[in-house]
Amino acid sequence: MTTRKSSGSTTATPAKRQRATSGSASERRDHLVKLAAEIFARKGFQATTVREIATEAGILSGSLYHHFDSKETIVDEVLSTFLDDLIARYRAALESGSDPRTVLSEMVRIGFGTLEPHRAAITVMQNDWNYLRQFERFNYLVKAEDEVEQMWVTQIKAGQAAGQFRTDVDPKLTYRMIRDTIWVAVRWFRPGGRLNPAGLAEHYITVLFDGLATGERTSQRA
Amino acid sequence: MTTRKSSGSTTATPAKRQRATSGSASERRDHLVKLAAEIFARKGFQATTVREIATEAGILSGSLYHHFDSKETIVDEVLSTFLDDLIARYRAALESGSDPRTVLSEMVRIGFGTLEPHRAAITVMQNDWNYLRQFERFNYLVKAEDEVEQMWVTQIKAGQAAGQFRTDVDPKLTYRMIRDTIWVAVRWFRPGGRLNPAGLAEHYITVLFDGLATGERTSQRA
DNA sequence: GTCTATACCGAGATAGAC
DNA sequence: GTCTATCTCGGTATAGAC
Repeated sequence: MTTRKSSGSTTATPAKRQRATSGSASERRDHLVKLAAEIFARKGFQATTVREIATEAGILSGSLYHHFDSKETIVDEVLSTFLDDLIARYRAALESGSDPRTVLSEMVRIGFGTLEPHRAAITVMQNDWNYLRQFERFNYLVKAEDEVEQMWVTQIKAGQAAGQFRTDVDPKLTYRMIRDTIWVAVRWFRPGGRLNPAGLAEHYITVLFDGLATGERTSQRA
Repeated sequence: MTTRKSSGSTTATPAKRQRATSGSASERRDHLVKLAAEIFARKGFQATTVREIATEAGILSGSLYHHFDSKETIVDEVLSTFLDDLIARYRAALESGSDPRTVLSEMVRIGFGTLEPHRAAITVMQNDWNYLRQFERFNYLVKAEDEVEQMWVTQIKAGQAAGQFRTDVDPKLTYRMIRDTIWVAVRWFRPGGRLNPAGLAEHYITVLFDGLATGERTSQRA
């Protein structure tokens, strides 16, 4: 049994513990996780059977349990891999020390930028979050969410204090709307489509900061 | 067997056929649908068992099948009830003959306005759409989605033609982002919270049309 | 590391009495 | 309109041979 179990850690998400144990065994495991992620994204976590995952991997369902001790463990790895990467990127953006508007733009770009490499994980998170959060082992999802929220809200407030952003909007509410707009895009975003992630990001940044209306501001309430 | 089956119709969604057949039998059925909707929203469609629905209704699972011929039929009724109402409201807004910006604002208000009365249905649609769309019987979901998209995109294009909206944004993409922002709000929206649906709508309309930035436009690309 | 075989359970649904 | 009883299926997971 090569199975790695979920456990606490000092970072925001618990997974990828023992990831240092590389080699071909680890690559095999990673391959299975990626494969499963695609099926989870396509059919939903609960509708995906371990038999299905095994079949697509060219083995039988019993053999999957040599690598993972449960279906939950697989999806756990899918989600935590994504969150680890996302949070690391956000931290880097925050450490640039740029002004709030610049940092916020960069965070928007980071978000849309994950659509391609983490499409499956984001889809699973969007569709199955509500179900998975019921289980203790996925408590870290909420923790990671809180940490990310703090990063965004802090920047929005800083931008308001610096006079870059209008002060008649609610920081937390604004963050939620930005967040939702980015991640939900995974539902219709298709790699190779009319717009790439970078194009989506610039489009959204334009509307977010300057608005859809032409000409003068209709309500400069600030 | 009082069960009503799904069938085609001239409107966008098929359900609520025979809804005229009112009386206490129909009320009982409606009550069961509303009850089921809440559980679907809380636990997800697949994770909800017919036993659970029956228990919360104070009956046994076998008795449920006197009212519905399958679990799918129940969720079908949940979703089509919502879509029928939504599309009817949109149509009314379009028929007002107002300018695009006014109509679009009204459509945003309509969207947020459904959060409270249709919270459960919207939650189910957000979380289980991907799963349900696999089945033929839910093809009408996609049809309804297309009809709604047409309504929005037409208004956005009209606004651009009239000079109300900037022309350097993509109408379809802009629609998707607006749509996503509205519906995903059910994930965190709680009736009785800090902001009511009307407040959310006005907040969003402000940012959507005028942007988050203060002062002059940074990029008036149009 | 994969296979065969199977245990075990809980799901949706049905039949017929009341 | 509800209950009792039960069928059937397909899911996750396990044990041990190879």
